[in-house]
Amino acid sequence: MHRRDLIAIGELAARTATAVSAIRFYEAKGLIEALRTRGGQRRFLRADIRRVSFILIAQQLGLTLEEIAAELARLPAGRTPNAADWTRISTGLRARIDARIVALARTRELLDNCIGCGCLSLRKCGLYNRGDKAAQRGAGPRYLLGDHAGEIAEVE
Amino acid sequence: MHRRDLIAIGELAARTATAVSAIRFYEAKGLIEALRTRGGQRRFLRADIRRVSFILIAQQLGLTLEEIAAELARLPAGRTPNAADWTRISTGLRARIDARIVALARTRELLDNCIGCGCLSLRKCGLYNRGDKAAQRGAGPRYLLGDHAGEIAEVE
DNA sequence: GCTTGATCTAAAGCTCACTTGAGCTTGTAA
DNA sequence: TTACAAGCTCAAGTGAGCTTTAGATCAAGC
Repeated sequence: MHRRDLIAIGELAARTATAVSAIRFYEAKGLIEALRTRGGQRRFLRADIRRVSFILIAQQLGLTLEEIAAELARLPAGRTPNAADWTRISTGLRARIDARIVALARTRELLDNCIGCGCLSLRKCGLYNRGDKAAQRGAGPRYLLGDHAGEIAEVE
Repeated sequence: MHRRDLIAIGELAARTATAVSAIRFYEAKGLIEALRTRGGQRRFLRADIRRVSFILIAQQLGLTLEEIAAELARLPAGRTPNAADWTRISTGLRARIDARIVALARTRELLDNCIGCGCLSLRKCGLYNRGDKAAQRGAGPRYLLGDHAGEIAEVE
């Protein structure tokens, strides 16, 4: 592992189109690790570009940083992850995407029915009973749709 | 419009599986309006169940409350929206869903390629150039993917 | 050696979407 | 008529995910 293989935080940020502050934040949260120069500056492995990329994709799929950290923890400690390692955890993302698409298709179908009747509120359509947690990811503690099975919106 | 047609905030909340505080919050943000009893309590129209339902669905699709307010503003003022009115703005949601599905399918395809090569970072795959803004909705000001066309993550 | 841009830390700030709490008032069922 | 659940307001708090600020240090080219 030579100095040549190490990149500065600015470069990692540029390569992943992320803010430098975000990289530091991810490090603070334990999603990535950094070596340090004698002067105290962070130096990352090239492989960390891949790691940050994973973080970004997973975020788009609605995982929290905590969940992403848990996924990343499954990568081997002590050595640079290889293709097989990445394949393993990327497959989890693929499953997420599949689930998301299915949920959206279902919402679309239900909405189509509702466009027909104009009801949008649905004992009939059941548009809310989807339990689509990923889609619900936003800020703050929140009353989640799907956490209240049985309490279905309806219009009389 | 008789008293009988009006519902209390608790009922609106129950019918839409939302918290009472959330309903008040939406009112404060201008997404819904309430009449008041002489004593000052809110009374909603039954049609507001539909309105809140719309808010919830739109949120799942990644719209901010501000954007949702803009959509709702397209409903007729002064009269209860009819089926045609709802159809018009619901169609906008359908388009969003379609776009979202297409974007996800693309991500999945790209990820499949990457699972093959283990790269996950991709000049090759271009996984980041999707400009999938809806998926990026989270809290706070943020460095958005897709806002930096050209700055594509890559591994050498 | 000097300059200049990159990086450092720590703490505070910010947005979004709500929730919580305190203290008080309404409205309805018995 | 009275109990009491439900509602009211206003202010502050929450949590996720970062950004900003300030003041100091580092590293690399000339």
